[in-house]
Amino acid sequence: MGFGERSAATRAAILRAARERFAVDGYDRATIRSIAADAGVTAAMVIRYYGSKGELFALTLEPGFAHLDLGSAPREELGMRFARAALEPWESGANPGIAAVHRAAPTHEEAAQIIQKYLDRQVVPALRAALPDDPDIEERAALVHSQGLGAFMARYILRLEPLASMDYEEFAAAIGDIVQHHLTRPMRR
Amino acid sequence: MGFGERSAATRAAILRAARERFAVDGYDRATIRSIAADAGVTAAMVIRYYGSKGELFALTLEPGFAHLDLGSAPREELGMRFARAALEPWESGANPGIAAVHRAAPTHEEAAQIIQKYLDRQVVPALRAALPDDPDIEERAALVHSQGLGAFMARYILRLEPLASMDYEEFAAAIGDIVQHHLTRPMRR
DNA sequence: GTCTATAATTCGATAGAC
DNA sequence: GTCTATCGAATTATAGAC
Repeated sequence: MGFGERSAATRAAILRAARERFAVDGYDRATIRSIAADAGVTAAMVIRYYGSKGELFALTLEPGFAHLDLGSAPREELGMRFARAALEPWESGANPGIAAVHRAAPTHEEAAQIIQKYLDRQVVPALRAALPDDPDIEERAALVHSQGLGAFMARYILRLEPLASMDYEEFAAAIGDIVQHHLTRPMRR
Repeated sequence: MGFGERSAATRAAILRAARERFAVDGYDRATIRSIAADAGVTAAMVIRYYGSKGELFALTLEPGFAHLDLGSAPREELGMRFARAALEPWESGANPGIAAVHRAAPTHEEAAQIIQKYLDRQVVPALRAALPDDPDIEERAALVHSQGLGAFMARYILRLEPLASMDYEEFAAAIGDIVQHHLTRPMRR
Protein backbone atom coordinates (compact mmCIF):
# COMPACT_ATOMS: atom_id res chain seq x y z
CA MET A 1 0.00 0.00 0.00
CA GLY A 2 1.17 3.52 -0.49
CA PHE A 3 2.32 4.17 3.03
CA GLY A 4 5.84 5.16 3.86
CA GLU A 5 8.24 4.41 6.64
CA ARG A 6 6.81 6.82 9.11
CA SER A 7 3.33 5.43 8.98
CA ALA A 8 4.38 1.87 9.62
CA ALA A 9 5.14 2.66 13.24
CA THR A 10 1.83 4.47 13.62
CA ARG A 11 -0.05 1.60 12.03
CA ALA A 12 1.53 -0.82 14.45
CA ALA A 13 0.86 1.43 17.42
CA ILE A 14 -2.81 1.63 16.50
CA LEU A 15 -3.13 -2.12 16.14
CA ARG A 16 -1.42 -2.67 19.45
CA ALA A 17 -3.67 -0.15 21.18
CA ALA A 18 -6.74 -1.71 19.57
CA ARG A 19 -5.81 -5.17 20.79
CA GLU A 20 -5.46 -3.87 24.31
CA ARG A 21 -8.69 -1.89 24.29
CA PHE A 22 -10.81 -4.59 22.71
CA ALA A 23 -9.41 -7.10 25.18
CA VAL A 24 -10.14 -4.96 28.22
CA ASP A 25 -13.30 -3.08 27.28
CA GLY A 26 -14.90 -5.40 24.76
CA TYR A 27 -15.90 -4.47 21.24
CA ASP A 28 -18.87 -2.24 21.98
CA ARG A 29 -17.33 -0.21 24.76
CA ALA A 30 -13.96 0.27 23.13
CA THR A 31 -14.17 3.41 21.02
CA ILE A 32 -12.14 4.49 18.04
CA ARG A 33 -11.28 7.60 19.97
CA SER A 34 -9.92 5.73 22.98
CA ILE A 35 -7.84 3.49 20.74
CA ALA A 36 -6.50 6.52 18.88
CA ALA A 37 -5.65 8.27 22.13
CA ASP A 38 -3.74 5.24 23.39
CA ALA A 39 -1.80 5.14 20.14
CA GLY A 40 -1.05 8.85 20.37
CA VAL A 41 -2.95 9.83 17.23
CA THR A 42 -6.43 11.01 16.32
CA ALA A 43 -9.47 8.99 15.41
CA ALA A 44 -9.14 9.99 11.78
CA MET A 45 -5.88 8.07 11.55
CA VAL A 46 -7.46 4.89 12.80
CA ILE A 47 -10.08 5.02 10.07
CA ARG A 48 -7.55 6.04 7.48
CA TYR A 49 -5.39 2.99 8.14
CA TYR A 50 -8.01 0.40 8.95
CA GLY A 51 -11.15 1.52 7.20
CA SER A 52 -13.65 0.89 9.96
CA LYS A 53 -13.95 -0.28 13.52
CA GLY A 54 -15.12 -3.70 12.40
CA GLU A 55 -12.17 -4.26 10.09
CA LEU A 56 -9.78 -3.18 12.80
CA PHE A 57 -11.39 -5.62 15.19
CA ALA A 58 -11.06 -8.45 12.68
CA LEU A 59 -7.34 -7.75 12.30
CA THR A 60 -7.01 -7.56 16.06
CA LEU A 61 -8.07 -11.18 16.32
CA GLU A 62 -5.96 -12.42 13.46
CA PRO A 63 -2.74 -13.56 15.12
CA GLY A 64 -5.24 -15.63 16.99
CA PHE A 65 -4.66 -18.66 19.05
CA ALA A 66 -1.18 -20.01 19.42
CA HIS A 67 -0.65 -23.36 17.82
CA LEU A 68 -1.65 -26.03 20.26
CA ASP A 69 1.25 -28.39 20.60
CA LEU A 70 0.98 -31.40 22.87
CA GLY A 71 4.33 -32.77 21.83
CA SER A 72 4.68 -36.53 22.37
CA ALA A 73 3.04 -36.78 25.74
CA PRO A 74 2.43 -40.22 27.20
CA ARG A 75 -1.22 -41.11 27.40
CA GLU A 76 -1.51 -40.53 31.12
CA GLU A 77 -0.09 -37.02 30.94
CA LEU A 78 -2.17 -35.84 28.04
CA GLY A 79 -4.70 -33.93 30.14
CA MET A 80 -2.06 -32.11 32.11
CA ARG A 81 -0.12 -31.32 28.96
CA PHE A 82 -3.21 -29.92 27.33
CA ALA A 83 -4.19 -27.82 30.33
CA ARG A 84 -0.72 -26.30 30.57
CA ALA A 85 -0.46 -25.61 26.86
CA ALA A 86 -3.85 -23.90 26.83
CA LEU A 87 -3.66 -21.98 30.11
CA GLU A 88 -0.03 -21.11 30.78
CA PRO A 89 0.25 -18.31 28.22
CA TRP A 90 -2.39 -16.52 30.24
CA GLU A 91 -0.49 -16.38 33.46
CA SER A 92 1.83 -13.87 31.89
CA GLY A 93 -1.09 -11.95 30.44
CA ALA A 94 -0.15 -12.64 26.84
CA ASN A 95 -2.37 -12.66 23.77
CA PRO A 96 -4.87 -9.88 24.40
CA GLY A 97 -6.57 -10.82 21.13
CA ILE A 98 -7.93 -13.98 22.68
CA ALA A 99 -9.39 -12.12 25.62
CA ALA A 100 -11.02 -9.82 23.10
CA VAL A 101 -12.57 -12.75 21.25
CA HIS A 102 -14.00 -14.23 24.41
CA ARG A 103 -15.37 -10.93 25.60
CA ALA A 104 -17.05 -10.28 22.29
CA ALA A 105 -18.27 -13.80 21.50
CA PRO A 106 -21.43 -13.81 23.65
CA THR A 107 -22.87 -10.89 21.69
CA HIS A 108 -21.00 -11.06 18.36
CA GLU A 109 -21.54 -14.03 16.12
CA GLU A 110 -18.29 -13.46 14.22
CA ALA A 111 -16.25 -13.73 17.41
CA ALA A 112 -18.06 -16.90 18.41
CA GLN A 113 -17.15 -18.38 15.04
CA ILE A 114 -13.49 -17.74 15.73
CA ILE A 115 -13.78 -19.86 18.85
CA GLN A 116 -15.50 -22.54 16.80
CA LYS A 117 -12.60 -22.46 14.37
CA TYR A 118 -10.10 -22.79 17.21
CA LEU A 119 -11.95 -25.87 18.39
CA ASP A 120 -12.11 -27.42 14.91
CA ARG A 121 -8.65 -26.58 13.67
CA GLN A 122 -6.53 -26.71 16.80
CA VAL A 123 -8.14 -28.64 19.60
CA VAL A 124 -9.60 -31.50 17.58
CA PRO A 125 -6.49 -32.12 15.45
CA ALA A 126 -4.15 -31.92 18.42
CA LEU A 127 -6.17 -34.45 20.36
CA ARG A 128 -6.69 -36.65 17.34
CA ALA A 129 -2.96 -36.78 16.80
CA ALA A 130 -2.50 -37.85 20.40
CA LEU A 131 -5.32 -40.40 20.36
CA PRO A 132 -5.58 -41.49 16.72
CA ASP A 133 -7.73 -44.54 17.37
CA ASP A 134 -10.45 -42.94 19.45
CA PRO A 135 -13.75 -43.01 17.53
CA ASP A 136 -15.31 -40.30 19.72
CA ILE A 137 -12.50 -37.81 19.55
CA GLU A 138 -14.68 -34.97 18.33
CA GLU A 139 -17.09 -35.25 21.20
CA ARG A 140 -14.22 -35.60 23.62
CA ALA A 141 -12.51 -32.57 22.16
CA ALA A 142 -15.69 -30.53 22.47
CA LEU A 143 -16.08 -31.53 26.10
CA VAL A 144 -12.41 -30.86 26.83
CA HIS A 145 -12.81 -27.47 25.23
CA SER A 146 -15.92 -26.72 27.25
CA GLN A 147 -13.94 -27.27 30.44
CA GLY A 148 -11.10 -25.17 29.12
CA LEU A 149 -13.49 -22.44 28.11
CA GLY A 150 -15.17 -22.39 31.51
CA ALA A 151 -11.89 -22.37 33.39
CA PHE A 152 -10.51 -19.63 31.18
CA MET A 153 -13.61 -17.48 31.48
CA ALA A 154 -13.89 -17.94 35.23
CA ARG A 155 -10.28 -17.19 36.06
CA TYR A 156 -9.19 -14.62 33.50
CA ILE A 157 -12.28 -12.93 32.11
CA LEU A 158 -14.90 -12.93 34.87
CA ARG A 159 -12.31 -13.25 37.63
CA LEU A 160 -14.50 -15.45 39.81
CA GLU A 161 -13.17 -16.38 43.22
CA PRO A 162 -11.62 -18.55 44.48
CA LEU A 163 -10.49 -19.65 41.01
CA ALA A 164 -9.03 -16.28 40.04
CA SER A 165 -6.69 -16.23 43.04
CA MET A 166 -5.95 -19.91 43.16
CA ASP A 167 -2.32 -20.92 42.88
CA TYR A 168 -1.60 -21.58 39.24
CA GLU A 169 -0.13 -25.01 39.81
CA GLU A 170 -3.16 -26.14 41.72
CA PHE A 171 -5.46 -24.67 39.10
CA ALA A 172 -3.65 -26.26 36.18
CA ALA A 173 -3.47 -29.59 37.97
CA ALA A 174 -7.21 -29.60 38.62
CA ILE A 175 -8.07 -28.74 35.04
CA GLY A 176 -5.50 -31.16 33.67
CA ASP A 177 -7.00 -33.90 35.77
CA ILE A 178 -10.46 -33.18 34.37
CA VAL A 179 -9.23 -33.04 30.80
CA GLN A 180 -7.62 -36.38 31.31
CA HIS A 181 -10.95 -37.73 32.49
CA HIS A 182 -12.76 -36.30 29.48
CA LEU A 183 -10.23 -38.03 27.26
CA THR A 184 -10.25 -41.43 28.90
CA ARG A 185 -13.68 -42.03 30.37
CA PRO A 186 -15.86 -44.64 28.65
CA MET A 187 -18.38 -43.16 26.23
CA ARG A 188 -21.91 -44.51 25.95
CA ARG A 189 -22.63 -45.54 22.43
CA MET B 1 -46.68 3.61 43.52
CA GLY B 2 -49.27 5.78 41.87
CA PHE B 3 -49.93 3.43 38.97
CA GLY B 4 -53.38 2.06 38.24
CA GLU B 5 -54.70 -1.16 36.82
CA ARG B 6 -54.03 -0.34 33.22
CA SER B 7 -50.36 0.32 33.66
CA ALA B 8 -49.67 -2.97 35.41
CA ALA B 9 -50.06 -4.88 32.17
CA THR B 10 -47.82 -2.43 30.34
CA ARG B 11 -45.21 -2.61 33.05
CA ALA B 12 -45.17 -6.37 32.81
CA ALA B 13 -45.00 -6.30 29.03
CA ILE B 14 -42.00 -4.00 29.14
CA LEU B 15 -40.18 -6.18 31.63
CA ARG B 16 -40.90 -9.28 29.58
CA ALA B 17 -39.67 -7.60 26.40
CA ALA B 18 -36.56 -6.35 28.20
CA ARG B 19 -35.69 -9.82 29.47
CA GLU B 20 -35.94 -11.17 25.95
CA ARG B 21 -33.93 -8.40 24.35
CA PHE B 22 -31.17 -8.37 26.94
CA ALA B 23 -30.94 -12.16 26.69
CA VAL B 24 -30.66 -12.18 22.91
CA ASP B 25 -28.82 -8.97 22.08
CA GLY B 26 -26.85 -8.35 25.26
CA TYR B 27 -26.94 -5.20 27.32
CA ASP B 28 -25.13 -2.82 24.98
CA ARG B 29 -26.92 -3.76 21.79
CA ALA B 30 -30.39 -3.94 23.27
CA THR B 31 -31.87 -0.46 23.01
CA ILE B 32 -34.64 1.16 24.99
CA ARG B 33 -36.39 1.75 21.71
CA SER B 34 -36.30 -1.87 20.62
CA ILE B 35 -37.59 -3.02 24.00
CA ALA B 36 -40.39 -0.46 23.84
CA ALA B 37 -41.35 -1.56 20.34
CA ASP B 38 -41.51 -5.20 21.42
CA ALA B 39 -43.76 -4.22 24.30
CA GLY B 40 -45.97 -2.18 22.00
CA VAL B 41 -45.22 1.17 23.64
CA THR B 42 -42.82 4.06 23.20
CA ALA B 43 -39.39 4.56 24.68
CA ALA B 44 -40.76 7.23 27.00
CA MET B 45 -42.86 4.62 28.79
CA VAL B 46 -39.86 2.43 29.48
CA ILE B 47 -38.07 5.28 31.21
CA ARG B 48 -41.21 6.40 33.00
CA TYR B 49 -41.72 2.98 34.58
CA TYR B 50 -38.15 1.90 35.13
CA GLY B 51 -36.16 5.11 35.42
CA SER B 52 -33.17 4.13 33.31
CA LYS B 53 -31.80 1.35 31.16
CA GLY B 54 -29.51 0.24 33.96
CA GLU B 55 -32.29 -0.07 36.50
CA LEU B 56 -34.38 -2.02 34.03
CA PHE B 57 -31.50 -4.37 33.40
CA ALA B 58 -31.05 -4.96 37.10
CA LEU B 59 -34.71 -5.89 37.48
CA THR B 60 -34.41 -8.14 34.46
CA LEU B 61 -31.87 -10.25 36.30
CA GLU B 62 -33.71 -10.29 39.60
CA PRO B 63 -35.73 -13.52 39.43
CA GLY B 64 -32.28 -14.85 38.93
CA PHE B 65 -31.06 -18.36 39.22
CA ALA B 66 -33.49 -21.02 40.28
CA HIS B 67 -32.74 -22.51 43.64
CA LEU B 68 -30.26 -25.31 43.19
CA ASP B 69 -31.74 -28.38 44.81
CA LEU B 70 -29.80 -31.63 44.79
CA GLY B 71 -32.34 -33.40 46.95
CA SER B 72 -30.91 -36.37 48.84
CA ALA B 73 -28.78 -37.83 46.10
CA PRO B 74 -26.51 -40.75 46.93
CA ARG B 75 -22.87 -39.86 46.72
CA GLU B 76 -22.30 -41.59 43.41
CA GLU B 77 -25.11 -39.75 41.68
CA LEU B 78 -24.25 -36.29 42.91
CA GLY B 79 -22.52 -35.19 39.71
CA MET B 80 -25.34 -36.30 37.48
CA ARG B 81 -27.91 -34.74 39.77
CA PHE B 82 -26.04 -31.47 39.73
CA ALA B 83 -25.63 -31.44 35.96
CA ARG B 84 -29.32 -32.08 35.41
CA ALA B 85 -30.45 -29.51 37.95
CA ALA B 86 -28.20 -26.87 36.42
CA LEU B 87 -28.70 -27.62 32.74
CA GLU B 88 -32.17 -29.04 32.25
CA PRO B 89 -34.07 -25.74 32.62
CA TRP B 90 -32.19 -24.63 29.54
CA GLU B 91 -33.43 -27.27 27.21
CA SER B 92 -36.86 -25.69 27.32
CA GLY B 93 -35.36 -22.25 26.84
CA ALA B 94 -36.46 -20.95 30.22
CA ASN B 95 -34.96 -18.14 32.27
CA PRO B 96 -33.84 -15.58 29.71
CA GLY B 97 -32.48 -13.51 32.59
CA ILE B 98 -29.62 -15.94 33.03
CA ALA B 99 -28.67 -15.80 29.39
CA ALA B 100 -28.64 -12.03 29.74
CA VAL B 101 -26.28 -12.23 32.72
CA HIS B 102 -23.86 -14.48 30.90
CA ARG B 103 -23.92 -12.37 27.78
CA ALA B 104 -23.23 -9.21 29.75
CA ALA B 105 -20.74 -10.56 32.27
CA PRO B 106 -17.60 -10.46 30.09
CA THR B 107 -17.91 -6.72 29.68
CA HIS B 108 -20.00 -5.65 32.68
CA GLU B 109 -18.57 -6.06 36.14
CA GLU B 110 -22.00 -5.99 37.80
CA ALA B 111 -23.19 -8.93 35.75
CA ALA B 112 -20.04 -10.88 36.59
CA GLN B 113 -20.74 -10.25 40.27
CA ILE B 114 -24.15 -11.84 39.91
CA ILE B 115 -22.46 -15.00 38.68
CA GLN B 116 -20.08 -14.82 41.63
CA LYS B 117 -23.09 -14.56 43.95
CA TYR B 118 -24.67 -17.58 42.30
CA LEU B 119 -21.51 -19.54 42.93
CA ASP B 120 -21.24 -18.41 46.56
CA ARG B 121 -24.87 -18.64 47.57
CA GLN B 122 -26.18 -21.54 45.53
CA VAL B 123 -23.46 -23.81 44.24
CA VAL B 124 -21.23 -23.85 47.31
CA PRO B 125 -24.07 -24.35 49.85
CA ALA B 126 -25.76 -27.04 47.77
CA LEU B 127 -22.54 -29.01 47.44
CA ARG B 128 -21.59 -28.42 51.06
CA ALA B 129 -24.94 -29.83 52.13
CA ALA B 130 -24.29 -32.90 50.02
CA LEU B 131 -20.69 -33.36 51.17
CA PRO B 132 -20.58 -31.79 54.64
CA ASP B 133 -17.24 -33.27 55.63
CA ASP B 134 -15.19 -32.27 52.60
CA PRO B 135 -12.54 -29.73 53.63
CA ASP B 136 -12.01 -28.54 50.03
CA ILE B 137 -15.61 -28.00 49.12
CA GLU B 138 -15.13 -24.39 48.03
CA GLU B 139 -12.40 -25.27 45.56
CA ARG B 140 -14.40 -28.20 44.32
CA ALA B 141 -17.49 -26.05 43.91
CA ALA B 142 -15.51 -23.47 41.94
CA LEU B 143 -14.15 -26.17 39.64
CA VAL B 144 -17.56 -27.76 39.23
CA HIS B 145 -18.97 -24.36 38.40
CA SER B 146 -16.21 -23.70 35.87
CA GLN B 147 -17.21 -26.86 34.00
CA GLY B 148 -20.88 -25.92 34.25
CA LEU B 149 -20.12 -22.43 33.02
CA GLY B 150 -18.12 -23.69 30.06
CA ALA B 151 -20.73 -26.25 29.08
CA PHE B 152 -23.50 -23.70 29.39
CA MET B 153 -21.66 -21.07 27.39
CA ALA B 154 -20.61 -23.51 24.67
CA ARG B 155 -24.00 -25.10 24.14
CA TYR B 156 -26.49 -22.31 24.77
CA ILE B 157 -24.73 -18.98 24.36
CA LEU B 158 -21.98 -19.50 21.80
CA ARG B 159 -23.70 -22.53 20.22
CA LEU B 160 -20.45 -24.32 19.48
CA GLU B 161 -20.67 -27.57 17.57
CA PRO B 162 -20.91 -30.46 18.13
CA LEU B 163 -21.96 -29.62 21.70
CA ALA B 164 -24.88 -27.44 20.67
CA SER B 165 -26.51 -30.22 18.65
CA MET B 166 -25.52 -33.08 20.90
CA ASP B 167 -28.32 -35.17 22.29
CA TYR B 168 -29.23 -33.75 25.66
CA GLU B 169 -28.96 -37.03 27.50
CA GLU B 170 -25.47 -37.59 26.18
CA PHE B 171 -24.50 -34.03 27.00
CA ALA B 172 -25.87 -34.14 30.53
CA ALA B 173 -24.28 -37.53 31.14
CA ALA B 174 -20.85 -36.27 30.07
CA ILE B 175 -21.04 -33.18 32.23
CA GLY B 176 -22.47 -35.10 35.14
CA ASP B 177 -19.59 -37.52 34.92
CA ILE B 178 -17.09 -34.67 35.03
CA VAL B 179 -18.81 -32.99 37.93
CA GLN B 180 -18.67 -36.26 39.80
CA HIS B 181 -14.95 -36.39 39.13
CA HIS B 182 -14.45 -32.82 40.37
CA LEU B 183 -16.29 -33.76 43.55
CA THR B 184 -14.51 -37.00 44.32
CA ARG B 185 -10.97 -36.76 42.99
CA PRO B 186 -8.21 -36.54 45.59
CA MET B 187 -6.99 -33.01 46.21
CA ARG B 188 -3.34 -32.13 46.66
CA ARG B 189 -2.84 -30.33 49.97
C1' DG C 1 1.15 11.71 7.26
C1' DT C 2 -1.48 13.94 10.56
C1' DC C 3 -4.81 17.04 12.16
C1' DT C 4 -9.20 20.00 12.71
C1' DA C 5 -13.79 20.39 11.86
C1' DT C 6 -17.87 18.46 11.11
C1' DA C 7 -21.44 15.48 8.96
C1' DA C 8 -24.69 11.82 9.93
C1' DT C 9 -26.47 8.62 13.20
C1' DT C 10 -28.00 6.74 17.23
C1' DC C 11 -28.98 6.49 21.87
C1' DG C 12 -30.66 7.57 26.61
C1' DA C 13 -33.45 10.60 28.77
C1' DT C 14 -36.71 14.80 29.40
C1' DA C 15 -40.67 18.04 28.74
C1' DG C 16 -45.03 18.65 28.03
C1' DA C 17 -49.45 18.00 25.22
C1' DC C 18 -53.59 15.19 25.22
C1' DG D 1 -51.45 6.53 31.02
C1' DT D 2 -49.47 7.19 26.74
C1' DC D 3 -47.61 9.76 23.10
C1' DT D 4 -44.93 13.35 20.21
C1' DA D 5 -41.18 16.10 19.97
C1' DT D 6 -36.84 17.04 21.17
C1' DC D 7 -32.51 17.71 23.80
C1' DG D 8 -27.82 16.59 24.64
C1' DA D 9 -24.22 13.49 24.48
C1' DA D 10 -21.48 10.22 22.20
C1' DT D 11 -20.20 7.55 18.29
C1' DT D 12 -18.44 6.25 13.56
C1' DA D 13 -16.86 8.12 9.64
C1' DT D 14 -15.74 11.85 6.08
C1' DA D 15 -13.78 16.16 3.91
C1' DG D 16 -10.34 18.88 3.44
C1' DA D 17 -6.55 22.08 5.39
C1' DC D 18 -1.65 21.98 6.52
